[in-house]
Amino acid sequence: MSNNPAEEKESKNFLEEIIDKDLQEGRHTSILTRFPPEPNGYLHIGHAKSIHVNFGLAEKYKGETNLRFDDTNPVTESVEYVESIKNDVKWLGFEWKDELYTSDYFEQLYQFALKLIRDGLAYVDDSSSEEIAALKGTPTSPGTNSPYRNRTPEENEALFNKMRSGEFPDGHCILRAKIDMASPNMLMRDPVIYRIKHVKHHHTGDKWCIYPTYDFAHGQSDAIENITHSICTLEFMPHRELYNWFIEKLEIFPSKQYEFARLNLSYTVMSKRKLLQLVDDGHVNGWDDPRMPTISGLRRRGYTPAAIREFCKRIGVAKRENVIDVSLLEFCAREDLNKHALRRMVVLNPLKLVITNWDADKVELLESENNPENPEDGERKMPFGRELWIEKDDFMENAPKKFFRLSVGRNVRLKSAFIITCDDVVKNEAGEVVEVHCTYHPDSRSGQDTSGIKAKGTLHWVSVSHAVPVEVHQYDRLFKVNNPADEEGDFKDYINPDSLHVITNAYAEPELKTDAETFSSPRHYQFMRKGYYYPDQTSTPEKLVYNQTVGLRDTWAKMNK
RNA sequence: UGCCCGGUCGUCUAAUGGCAGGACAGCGGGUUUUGGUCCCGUAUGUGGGGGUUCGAAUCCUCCCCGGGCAACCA
Repeated sequence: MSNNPAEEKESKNFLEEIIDKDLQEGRHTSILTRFPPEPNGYLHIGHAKSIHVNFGLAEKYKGETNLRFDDTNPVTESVEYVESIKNDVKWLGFEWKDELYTSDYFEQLYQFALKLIRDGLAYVDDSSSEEIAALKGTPTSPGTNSPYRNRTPEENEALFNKMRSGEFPDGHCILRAKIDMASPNMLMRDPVIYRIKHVKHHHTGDKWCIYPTYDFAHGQSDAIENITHSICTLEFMPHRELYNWFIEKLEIFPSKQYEFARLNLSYTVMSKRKLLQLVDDGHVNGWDDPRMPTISGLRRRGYTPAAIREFCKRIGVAKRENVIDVSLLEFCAREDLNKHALRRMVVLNPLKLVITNWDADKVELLESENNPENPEDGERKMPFGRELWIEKDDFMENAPKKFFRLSVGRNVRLKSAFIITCDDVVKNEAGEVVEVHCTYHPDSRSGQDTSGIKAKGTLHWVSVSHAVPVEVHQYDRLFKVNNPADEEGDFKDYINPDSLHVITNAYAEPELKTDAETFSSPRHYQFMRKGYYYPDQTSTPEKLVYNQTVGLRDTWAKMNK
């Protein structure tokens, strides 16, 4: 607890201020929000922000949140997406009040349309979409009234009923709201509210052949559910006027729409359309490719719900456009994983090390902590022998002074084992070092070191005769530029060709295989001195495959840039 | 060039007429059997002009810059 009052002053985002005011002034006694995805794609980290805003606000104010599938366009939607969305929201750790579908309100929405028609506020227009577009005007010039604008309510009702009963083919006519063709807001120029689509709907089947548009469905659905705060992204701002118009004319619950800036993340893209292209064109291996900013991709890569939620909390909510540095996401992953990941030793780029004063057939089991951040995780035993694998990077000929690792004549500590001194190397015909020869100091045993020898560096290692071969997938950013959507030309031109690096000949300590055989569900790991890793969904005890979630901070690599 | 929205460290985000603060990134140092973690320190910001005021990031005004708006998408 802080005893400094200044530190306890909590700062609120603009939505919290609105809710505070609404509660204070008695406009509402509790709040109800909704998360309204269209089931036409997988959820991404941008949706996580929206989920966090909607569910988070409700949690904070002891309200609730509905999960509502905004399924007014059956052409692009499917149950597959419905299921993946439910799964992702649950995985992130949020619980919705009701699982709802805009399509559940189709009959009610139809009645709303009828009311508008009878009140002279909607009409059936037989114009083609080209004609409608032509009469719409432009942002700088007013539109022109449709020749069908003055049909009588009776005529309109009869035609609308025929639309519903399937007497017209797709595109034959539409229902429009009758507002103002000269409005400076293009959306108020008699917007289309119902269109004919003879398409089977994933939730309502063949019941309907006319479907409401977003504008005619969203606000009314909010009103039907008594949503107090309908929170959406900035691009819907111009829709607010229309949203309010329908609620006013239909005299229904006055839900209010508020807009915040969507999340953009550096070095990736965040639109479903672009993500779909990456999948369809084979630039990635599906929606859950670990390089994708989708929830399923992040999950497969080893990000945790806690890390993603913390990220959403840290980025805040405001109305200015933003591009969040992906390093913040990575920070949140490391922060969470550091506390929970089991430490294991895995050599990614092996170089053989021989301890010349260790008997060839002698093996000792050395204990090493599973997680120094959490002693309750205990220890495991690692076999130590005469021949070990170490990282190629951990040896250098003619090493500079700042190099704290192995070089002829220098000492290092082998983590949880002994201090060794490098005596000699073996080279191949090309002059490359293929073997490093060292002597170990018996009195430097980990935990009971009486040698007095100083070692500046500590290396991870794996016993050659006990090593388990594993496959490791290393990832880099998917794009070469900070904001691909901002660049000239096709965003796909900026894809990083080296975003995936598959290592097939890495060696792991045997405990990792034991884990795979024992644990009922995958665990998060830190491969010591390398990074955080998570078993890929294709991994089996016979063929172990790990995805790099995020690397450890590496100040040595930074120094060498 | 019509209407709407926005502009605070490199990137986000606070400060709601009263000392421009925090986080990530950066830089420097300490601890360390992970060049990790942890700890300490440090540089960097109110788009510009004018006005109101004892006092302006905050209010007014003009300008500049960025974004959105002409799907039977959401």
